[in-house]
Amino acid sequence: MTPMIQACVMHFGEMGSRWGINRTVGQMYALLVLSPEPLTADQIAESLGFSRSNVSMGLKELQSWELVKLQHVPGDRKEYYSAPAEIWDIAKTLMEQRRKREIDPTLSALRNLLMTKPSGPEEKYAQQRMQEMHDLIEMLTKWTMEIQRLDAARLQKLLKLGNNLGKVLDIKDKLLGKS
Amino acid sequence: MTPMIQACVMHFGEMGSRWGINRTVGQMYALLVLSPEPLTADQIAESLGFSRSNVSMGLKELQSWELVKLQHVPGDRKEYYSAPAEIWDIAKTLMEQRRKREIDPTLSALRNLLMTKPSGPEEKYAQQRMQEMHDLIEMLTKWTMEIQRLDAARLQKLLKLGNNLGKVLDIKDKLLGKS
DNA sequence: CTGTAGTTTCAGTAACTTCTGAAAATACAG
DNA sequence: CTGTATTTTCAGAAGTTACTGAAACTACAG
Repeated sequence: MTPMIQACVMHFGEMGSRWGINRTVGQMYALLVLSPEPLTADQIAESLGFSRSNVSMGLKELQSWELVKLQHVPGDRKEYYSAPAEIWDIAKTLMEQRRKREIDPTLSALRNLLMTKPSGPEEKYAQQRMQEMHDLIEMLTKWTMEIQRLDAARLQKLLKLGNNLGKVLDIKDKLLGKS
Repeated sequence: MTPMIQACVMHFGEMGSRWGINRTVGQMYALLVLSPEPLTADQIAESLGFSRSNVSMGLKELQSWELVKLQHVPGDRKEYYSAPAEIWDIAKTLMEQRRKREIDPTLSALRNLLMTKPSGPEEKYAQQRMQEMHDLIEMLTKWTMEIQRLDAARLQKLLKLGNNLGKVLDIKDKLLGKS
């Protein structure tokens, strides 16, 4: 592993551990993303200096997030792993999985709590707050779902638009002004 | 603490721990958000059954995230803590702090790595991927910064717009079509 | 069916994080 | 300044998560 790749792998390991993601899983995934060729579990273990079993567990985790593809090379018994070719596809999968695991349960918990009748002014106030949280989370979620619908090509256009992003939102503002 | 509030507090404790946030800190903050009145550290410790020192550390953490306000009641030596009155303000602070702590360092790490000359085809490929990551993260960050600029009243309008969100994005699409 | 290359599982240990109680520090009333 | 109410710090205990090596399992070539 070259120093440049190493540096990137280490950074994403660190960052991963600030999220819920295990540091070593973060490193493994960065390695896969930066590698032009699929890698075997042994190659990953070797490159990163982890035990073979740790890599096996990490890959299982990544598979449960649907972030890696498993492929077999004909005439070779080993299993090869790779990340999607499009970074945008990776980001979409991450958003979707996080939504499933964190946002959806929270929204449904909030909805449940909002169904029950408040026992007094204390709960009434709490319910108001819960309602605000629910509505906000729901709205932000809808936004990200809309963004997720864009394919890589569309996104490319948005990227090039760059700083003119403000203009898009100004137009949106005008629309809102009317309503 | 009523059962409804308890349930919500517990849920956010769980959810917090899936993010990088300490479970007990998550619970403390949920309690503060749901409470109409500011609370003292002792009240929090009492309600949640944590040690006083644990609460002290948790509040320090929350202060470092700028998520709580500290206030003094005249004629009372105790310190009272409260969450912002607007949920949207809380969300904006969260977004901003996460950006500072996670996104900005990643962007600058990627920029650094993109400055260095690739040592071979392996690094050349890796740099392509890093460039894609960088551009994508930068774009998504810009979007969230634009959204953050909205004040609570503006957001209220967006909330009411609800499912018509699609229309806003359709208009954006037309704009993109021209470019 | 047997042997071998490869993968997964899992119990135990290492490493890390959280939480506590005791002590120190702070702040202020009298 | 003294005493008391309050908050903070911190060393270590308790709890949790990550990692490993050994063993079990799987798949397949011969």
